[in-house]
Amino acid sequence: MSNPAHPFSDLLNFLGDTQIFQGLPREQLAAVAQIARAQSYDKEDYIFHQGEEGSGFFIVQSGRVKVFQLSAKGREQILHVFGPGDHFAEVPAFDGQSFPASAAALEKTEVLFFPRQLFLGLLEQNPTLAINMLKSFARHLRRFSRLVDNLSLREVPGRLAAYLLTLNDQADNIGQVELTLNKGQLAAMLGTIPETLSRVFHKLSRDGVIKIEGSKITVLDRDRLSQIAQ
Amino acid sequence: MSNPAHPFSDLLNFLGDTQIFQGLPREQLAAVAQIARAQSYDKEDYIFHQGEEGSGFFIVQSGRVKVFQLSAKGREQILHVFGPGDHFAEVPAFDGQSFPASAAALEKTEVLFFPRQLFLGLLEQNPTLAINMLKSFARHLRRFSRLVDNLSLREVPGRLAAYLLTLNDQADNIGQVELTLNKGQLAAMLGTIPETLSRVFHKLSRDGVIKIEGSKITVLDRDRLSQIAQ
DNA sequence: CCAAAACCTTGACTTAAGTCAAGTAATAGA
DNA sequence: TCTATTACTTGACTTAAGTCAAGGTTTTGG
Repeated sequence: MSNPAHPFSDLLNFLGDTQIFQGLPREQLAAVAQIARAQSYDKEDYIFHQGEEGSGFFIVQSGRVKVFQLSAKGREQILHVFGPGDHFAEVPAFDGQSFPASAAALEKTEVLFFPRQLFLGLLEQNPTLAINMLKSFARHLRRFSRLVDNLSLREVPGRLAAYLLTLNDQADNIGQVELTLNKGQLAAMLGTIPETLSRVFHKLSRDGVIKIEGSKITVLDRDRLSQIAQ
Repeated sequence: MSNPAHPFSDLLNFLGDTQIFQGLPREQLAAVAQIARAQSYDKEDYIFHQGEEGSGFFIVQSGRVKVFQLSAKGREQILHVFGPGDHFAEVPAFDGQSFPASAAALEKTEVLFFPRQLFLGLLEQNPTLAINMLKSFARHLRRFSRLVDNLSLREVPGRLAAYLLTLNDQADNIGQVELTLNKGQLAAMLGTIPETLSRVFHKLSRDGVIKIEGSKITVLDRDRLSQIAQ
């Protein structure tokens, strides 16, 4: 796919395929690409901390990034995990206020950083970009709405069941699901702790609803899983 | 303020002052106003139900609207309360998918309804409107982020303390806060139930942190309240 | 290939907050 | 003004889920 002889052209192609920059004319893309700053992070590295001033936004080139909040006692709530092609931290880039959450690399990760001023300039000139941003914000708002529903109105078994069903719907392999987060991170995603998640997994397995083989989960009884998810 | 002899002109002035339509040229405002459909709701009336197809968005003219979700067992989580000049349900209007939550009038309420197609048309023509929408979405995303933090990482006393501090910061009267929701609805706002909220209020009062006189709360010890809110 | 580290599970216990029920206070409609 | 409804509080109890601690399992780096 990628041609090491034409790194700039590769970058243009990559940017042209991202949610946020798709549909932009090629000369605009080139302007964008000129200003992008490549940054590299190791597993666990912070990309930014909650409360810091937002100076720009990011696109994931490779690897994965979690955006999360910490409680006073150190418990973690993951808001979302971003992968290649995804962009994050557009809200602080847009409104100039501080980051409402922190971001860290889940594995070795490369991101492109776009400074706020460039971004705001592009936004003014480019209606396509504004529409792409609106789409992105709308997606995030729906995700948040689901997250609030899960956290406030469902119990942990319901959250896990819903999560497995969603994964299963995205997967090709019917009834088979591969967890892409370790169980500690999955717990942080579902608003609980590893011990509780472990017990819930055990119960679902004992009741014959799922089969667990490491990070591979087989859905044995989709109806009951749906019922648990409500 | 309002002149009954010029209702259309009043409507234009009203729309020109809303977050979403501010900065629009007057002829565009007039086009918007032509298409707005006034709707009236009594206290408790549903404006829309979660899951219904979103056919447009709303601006509150008078009264208040809660947007909320219900659990399987009927527990309620309020996502936000909207007042005069606020708009809501723009996400479904924008993406054409279903409402992720329900909306109901908290009191006698008048809203303006704007059908989806008009709205999308305006959005294409009008960069100002797109920017206003982005600002609005950004505000919502920050609110959601705080809500998730509260629900997942704080206990009920912390949520109430944070709520009272926020109200207090908005109020002119230092140390005095007037609750604008009854305690059942406040509980639904804070992700709990009336019984629990009642106990937490009692404890804060007993410990000398606040004084409660009906819906009027006096903050006696701001430091301790901040500490409880973290 | 081995040892150390990280990850995951399990048990015993605690706790925050929900449920159910009864009673009191406040409000509003007739 | 009185009564009926709604709102709020309180107590006793239950439960979901968190804490702490120990042990087992898997992964990883030397």
